[in-house]
Amino acid sequence: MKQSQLFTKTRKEAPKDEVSKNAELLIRAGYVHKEMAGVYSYLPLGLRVLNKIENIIREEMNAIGGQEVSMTALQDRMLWEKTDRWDDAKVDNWFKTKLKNGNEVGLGFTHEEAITNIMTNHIASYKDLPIYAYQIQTKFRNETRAKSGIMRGREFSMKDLYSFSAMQEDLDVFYEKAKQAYKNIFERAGIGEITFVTFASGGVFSKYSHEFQTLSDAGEDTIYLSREKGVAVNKEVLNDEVLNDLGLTRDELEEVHSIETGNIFKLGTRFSAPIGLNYKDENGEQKPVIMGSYGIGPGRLMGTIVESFADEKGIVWPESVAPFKVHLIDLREKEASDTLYKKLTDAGIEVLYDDRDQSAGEKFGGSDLLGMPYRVVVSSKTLASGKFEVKARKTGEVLMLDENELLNLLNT
RNA sequence: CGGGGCGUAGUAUACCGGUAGUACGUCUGCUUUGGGAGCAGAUAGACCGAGUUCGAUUCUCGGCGCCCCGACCA
Repeated sequence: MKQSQLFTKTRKEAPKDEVSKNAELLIRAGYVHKEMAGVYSYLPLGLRVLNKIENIIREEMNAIGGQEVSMTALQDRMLWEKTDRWDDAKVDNWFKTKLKNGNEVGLGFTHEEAITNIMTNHIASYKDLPIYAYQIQTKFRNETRAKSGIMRGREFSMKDLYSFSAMQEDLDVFYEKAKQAYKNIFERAGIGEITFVTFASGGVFSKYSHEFQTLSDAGEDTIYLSREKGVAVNKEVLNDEVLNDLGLTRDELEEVHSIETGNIFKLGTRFSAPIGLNYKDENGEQKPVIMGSYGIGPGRLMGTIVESFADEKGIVWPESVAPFKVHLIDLREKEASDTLYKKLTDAGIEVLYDDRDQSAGEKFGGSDLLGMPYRVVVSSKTLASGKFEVKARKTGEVLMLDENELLNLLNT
């Protein structure tokens, strides 16, 4: 894409009241627009990142048998009363509104009720199970205090998968597959090395749930981590019994701050029982379906990536989620730049081409802020040498490559 | 929801009880071109409401909004 066509602009200064690094950089770079506290619009570059993250998630969910659906934001009060989650005393972050006829409806903050209700139309026998359904959809949560930029918003995108199994053992098997799929997602999104499976409170149907916690000073959570064993325990549940369960000692644990980027949870019959989602087993006996839920927030993941890798000059995207792989900078050699732009895009490489008539410093500063993995410069200097200058955003490493070498590097 | 801070051009800020100045941005023109360039000109602003006052952007009260700490995060 030619940058002259891109309507967003980069800014040198951050809004004064924006403290969180992810929001400051994403706003300065023009990836997002803040609509109000905790509510952000995604602009062209930001949407490209979000889509890439969502596609990674989508692929991993499909790989474990997930079937994609899209449920409504508007939720029926009656359904939520069945599970005792309508009352504000039980769930305090509902957004509620009224239909013209006065009936109350809510904006979904999660979709266990909705999906369970849908499944009552499709599950009758053990032969119908298992079913894994997921969506990537907008959630609404009336947070008393939105904070940390796009990390904790009132309206945000979320991938939520729900599993429906006949037996507890089936759930246990799938749960482990989902855990692995989540690991794959974080690995592919570039934060695998700093993301740890973390034991957290489980509720009535299982002793523990598992959170995926990404190390970050900006994190709201405190966890106790054993880097050696690759496990962590959320501070909320840390006690001697838990340590004993997990075969850990306090000495080997390190207290760190982290961002909860994902959460998987065994629900058991918490929702299927009150809503009446049952199946008939081999003996014709009616039993409630065993459920699990698996959540991950693409927007929060995007913010986490910014927090994790940004440096003093701006954002640094991992290749897998960068809006473009290459930022091509033309320094007054338009013809040669145009030619290279065409060759790169023809080779299937995603290129943001800064073809604007701006000063070199402005282009470089903007490029560092935007954070594409590779910056390629075309100038009289590079043309004289017969090569192109390639700079890796992450390492700062600069290479002078001819056209073939450049295509080889960028095609891998 | 408790506590604290703050609302002045698109952004960041300054001054002031007598209707607002600067920088960046944006627009025009010329010059410039390897780290957010220069000159000239232009554009654009006091969150909303009430009160005090001859006069309020400034003082008072209320509302709305934003940020931070805490609580909360099903």
